[in-house]
Amino acid sequence: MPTFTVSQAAERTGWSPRMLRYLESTGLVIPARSASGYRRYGEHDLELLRGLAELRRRFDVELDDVAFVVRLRREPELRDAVESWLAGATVPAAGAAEADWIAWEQRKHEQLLVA
Amino acid sequence: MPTFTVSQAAERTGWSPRMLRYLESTGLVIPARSASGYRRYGEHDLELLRGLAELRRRFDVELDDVAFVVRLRREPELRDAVESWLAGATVPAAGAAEADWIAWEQRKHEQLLVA
DNA sequence: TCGACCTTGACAGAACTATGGTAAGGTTTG
DNA sequence: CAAACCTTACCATAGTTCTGTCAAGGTCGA
Repeated sequence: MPTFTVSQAAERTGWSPRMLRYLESTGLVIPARSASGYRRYGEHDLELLRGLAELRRRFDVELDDVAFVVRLRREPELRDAVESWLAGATVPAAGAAEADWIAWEQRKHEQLLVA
Repeated sequence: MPTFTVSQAAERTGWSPRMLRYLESTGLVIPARSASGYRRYGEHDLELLRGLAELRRRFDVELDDVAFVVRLRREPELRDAVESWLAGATVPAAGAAEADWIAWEQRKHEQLLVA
């Protein structure tokens, strides 16, 4: 299986060599190392790197965000805590309590018209 | 059911009023509104706020991180994309490819001793 | 009606992210 | 052996997050 140096991986993924080192430091994509310490990116790493770029492009996702999901995967205790918090944070989805909010919005609107 | 103003909610949760407004702006905890536009925090909101503070305290989680998980919940397309990326990002967990990494670390260590 | 709340909006600063550069030195390869 | 890589470790900068404070004005309760 062929492997690639940091510059070769950069060429093939659109990231800069600098960013590949940064991504490693954040724990997102960690290449293997040669015996002398050179980074060796495999095809799988290249796929990860391309996917990461794609996520940012299509969804405007921060590296930080992805890093956190990775962290959730690695820390089950944290994942449980977040999940149980989420369970309480029900998406509002047009409930009944919206009644006076609407009244307020209407008022605001009227005031805008007055101003 | 009793509700609380922003200051009362702040007292009861340890957040500052300023932060409660900020949290609303990020979409994390959105209180109801009175007819005149005042924020009305219910017991449920207080629980969310306390839970959020707890997450930060215990796990050193950023608000951003939680906001992203909420976003995942709301955007299934994004969640699928992230999840399929994650599926490729297997946790390394002491695999066989570590062999020459270890060799490199040892070398590094020897060199430190030499220096 | 008056004081103590509330609203939004703005400015501000410390800390961090994302990205680039540069420097000093080791490795690979023709 | 020399050129072209690689390594780590810094410095720098634009943008964002988090948090406070202040100002101008609306609301509420005694």
